[in-house]
Amino acid sequence: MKLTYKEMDYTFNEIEPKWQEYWKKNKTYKVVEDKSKSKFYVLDMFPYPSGAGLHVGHPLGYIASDIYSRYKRLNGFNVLHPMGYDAFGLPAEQYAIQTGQHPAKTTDINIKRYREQLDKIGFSFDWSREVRTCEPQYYKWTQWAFVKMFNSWFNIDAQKAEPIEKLLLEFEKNGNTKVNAAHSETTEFSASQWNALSEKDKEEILLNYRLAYLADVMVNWCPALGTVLANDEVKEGLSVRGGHPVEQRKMRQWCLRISAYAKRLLDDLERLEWTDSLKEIQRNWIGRSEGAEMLFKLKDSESEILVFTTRPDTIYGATFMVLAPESELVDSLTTPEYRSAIEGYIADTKKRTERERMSEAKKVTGQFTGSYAINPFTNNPIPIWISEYVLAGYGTGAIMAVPAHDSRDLLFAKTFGLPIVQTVIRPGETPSDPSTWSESYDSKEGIVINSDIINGLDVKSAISTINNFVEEKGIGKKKINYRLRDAIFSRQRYWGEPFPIYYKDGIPYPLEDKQLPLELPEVDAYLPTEKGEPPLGRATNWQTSEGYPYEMSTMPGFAGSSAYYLRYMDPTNSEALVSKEANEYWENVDLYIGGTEHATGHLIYSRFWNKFLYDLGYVCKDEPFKKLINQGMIQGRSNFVYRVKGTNKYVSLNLRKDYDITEIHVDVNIVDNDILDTAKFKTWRPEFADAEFILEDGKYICGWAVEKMSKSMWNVVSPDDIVNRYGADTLRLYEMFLGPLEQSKPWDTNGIDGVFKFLRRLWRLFHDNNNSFAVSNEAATPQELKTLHKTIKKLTEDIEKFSFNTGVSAFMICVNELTEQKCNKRAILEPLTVLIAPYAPHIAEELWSLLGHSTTVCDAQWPVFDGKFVVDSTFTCPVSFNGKTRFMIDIPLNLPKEEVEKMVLENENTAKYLEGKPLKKIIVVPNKIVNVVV
RNA sequence: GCGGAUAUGGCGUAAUUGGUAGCCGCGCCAGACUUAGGAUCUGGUGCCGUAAGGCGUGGGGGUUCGAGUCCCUUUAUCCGCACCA
Repeated sequence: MKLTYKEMDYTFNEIEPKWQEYWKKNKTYKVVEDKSKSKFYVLDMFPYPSGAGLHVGHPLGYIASDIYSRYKRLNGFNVLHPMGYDAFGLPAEQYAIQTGQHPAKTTDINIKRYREQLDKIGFSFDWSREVRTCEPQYYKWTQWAFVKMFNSWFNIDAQKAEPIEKLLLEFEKNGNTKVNAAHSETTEFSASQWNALSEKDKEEILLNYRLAYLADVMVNWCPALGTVLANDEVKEGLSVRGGHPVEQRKMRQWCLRISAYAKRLLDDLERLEWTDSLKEIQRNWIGRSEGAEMLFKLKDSESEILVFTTRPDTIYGATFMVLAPESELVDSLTTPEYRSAIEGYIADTKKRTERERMSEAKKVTGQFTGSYAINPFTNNPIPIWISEYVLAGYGTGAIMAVPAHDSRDLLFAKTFGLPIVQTVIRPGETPSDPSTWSESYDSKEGIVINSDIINGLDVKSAISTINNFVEEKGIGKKKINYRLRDAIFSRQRYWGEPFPIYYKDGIPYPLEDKQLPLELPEVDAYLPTEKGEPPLGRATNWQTSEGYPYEMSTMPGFAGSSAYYLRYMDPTNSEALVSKEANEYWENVDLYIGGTEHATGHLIYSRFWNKFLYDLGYVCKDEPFKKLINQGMIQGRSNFVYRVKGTNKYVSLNLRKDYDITEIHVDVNIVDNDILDTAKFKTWRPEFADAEFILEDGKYICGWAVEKMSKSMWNVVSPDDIVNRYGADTLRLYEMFLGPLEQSKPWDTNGIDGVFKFLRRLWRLFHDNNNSFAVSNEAATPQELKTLHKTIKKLTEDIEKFSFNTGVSAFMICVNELTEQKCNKRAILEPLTVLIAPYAPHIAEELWSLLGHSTTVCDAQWPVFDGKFVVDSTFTCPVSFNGKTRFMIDIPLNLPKEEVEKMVLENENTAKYLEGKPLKKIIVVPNKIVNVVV
């Protein structure tokens, strides 16, 4: 659709820039703490400013949150709706490596472009609160929080973080034997042992307790990127960014003891208004499993092996034991005759990457160590094996294998000919020979057999009986394990937050608060040094004034985004991350909208970060995001042309069957409603200049497919193009009209004309045939009032439940009805203008000012629904026979059932559908339906 | 393999939560205005059928006076996790 200027009565291209300028000049969206009003905090996941700019998928969530923010403001709330940039990141650094340009420079350019694009869509962001994670005055507080974590430990009994000083006092008084602290592997020591240690040794031990700590950990090392990646930055053995191979390597890294918070992160999910699926993803990620740890004595030895099991009830069926190949016990367990076999097996597993292991997941491998443990209940010796299927990092790295009741154990037992003993049976069944089973019986339903002291019990009571028994005998205890692992927090990269850490005698010390921020130094190249140190190793004088070297790694991407929502509350405060006053006013985020791709990364890290700050009393709420909505992804909708093979002829979609053709992606920006602009096609690329077309009905119709929105598919649509062509209000309405917010959908401009037409019809309600503003002050008719109030009700409900697509449709119905009623009454159009303001703020401002207002429509009042305008005196009731609707009758509202029955039976149509058959029953649902059962 | 989500006209979708299936929009068909129309307006448009009528919410079964909605089962697609003991 192309309109000439003259024809256009609704001149969005004049209206929109005008009001954007007005908002800027009048600081319409600036918000300050105001205790006389209730607060509401609406947050979008801030974008990483990439060089490609925004495409139409990005604003989807922003539009939804903007509608909600504006709606809340119209309802009298003081709404915080900020925006900023997650500005540290790999692409800028990669670009810097290639071009030598400082990443700060390209980031700045990209941010400017993002801002222009965002401004054109008319968002109500308070830009005075903008944050950029790469700015020193912002990352000062990222570093500050890290220092706080360094200086804290986790008290398991209190389930909270506490200052490290408290732990020091405890060590001096009692050593580490009494305190219940989250820690890395460490040995026990008494108070006198502790007090005798050197400072260096004390610091080494303390690192095992700090929430931010240094440890030698197996990391995902990506040689191509020269850095370590977090688990969620690796997919199928390749880096998510760039797709480079990733290998396992042991390195000394900064870690965050997020595992200490596993219980709280899991339990507190209950209180959040997040979708069940998202909570489920987090639950899976945290991975709680309830079980018991049990000690198995070795045969012919004094040592013991600790195993973790979730099925202590099956202990009588434990016929062998399996250790992870990496387990430290393996060496001492291996008997001379098996040593070479064990060493061979371990060497094999080490050689294979995680990726290879995964692709051969079904293959069963293992090796006998030569040693035996004693099953503490049967007292039978059981062989100890090692196998890849036991993970060193989970539980104790050792399992008691119960082949009858665990599928992997069964497979293993069958492969290596180990004994299988059934100990659980389905109620009512008789035991069978488990060596003939094709599947193990893993279910937690059943009755225990072959198990001495627990025979005849159901699984649940058998578990607690065994647990009590082992605890009494001191050979085990109940234990809850979590899958969640500590976050590795070092990156061997330039473009990130420097650690506020220096080393004295090889021991890390944090900087004082007043020394923060520790600014990112200049370097001559953004690459590792010759010695293999991170890029910061190139900086001159990367040391304290006393000459102690600074840490050379930088923080990972999630560091800066873990507390940004707090900084928005008080973005320029130089004394604190956020002042107590600002934090107590804004509290936490009421509504958070963003993509589901952050389910296990950002959304876990920031919950952890926030809980930590809460423990130390810096913030007043222990969860950052009360309600969270995941907007669906916008996929691309690609278009194709069909080239007849060996020619430069292109055949239209429905004629292509008659030809031998090649499918070619065509730029969707030269296709309209699947019809190719053949002239533009010829100028698109040189090879198409003399293209010929085989048309159908005079048109070239393109094929289409839903694919990822990407440059190579030629299906990227920029919001700028839509804004230029139809205006921002049309873009906003259309993105909402596309379907439910949470649902993924392809971007398809085919329906956008309908939304644009709707805005023009709205405009015309306020104008006469000469496009002069013409609104009457006459009283509204009952019919007009009914239309209005129906719409008020529907829209209020829809916004409250984030059903923005049905909201747009309600507007269309309303404008259609008012157009039919030829309504131009102020009493109707003025409230309507307010209703539409959250969705289409520019046209609403224009109409609002035409209606004679001198203040912004943002400060109007949301219309109040009055039921008295929508009541009917009669109801058109559907009458159905055996559930099939046959005809309608008008009946007075709230007519007693008996009279409705009478009316139906007397109706001339009834006899026809009874067909002489006897009437069985008649069901009358008041004001809903009548069903006649024949 | 485990967990989660989705499935309705040619297309995007809607359905007061167990009560008229297909609202709104696109597209399509017909007409009006017009020098013209990719503008605007009017009417039509789930499928089969000339019609009467029949059939219809991925498939099969069930509960119910009544099922897109609830239960069982099955298929397909998408997403998350993946030897977690």
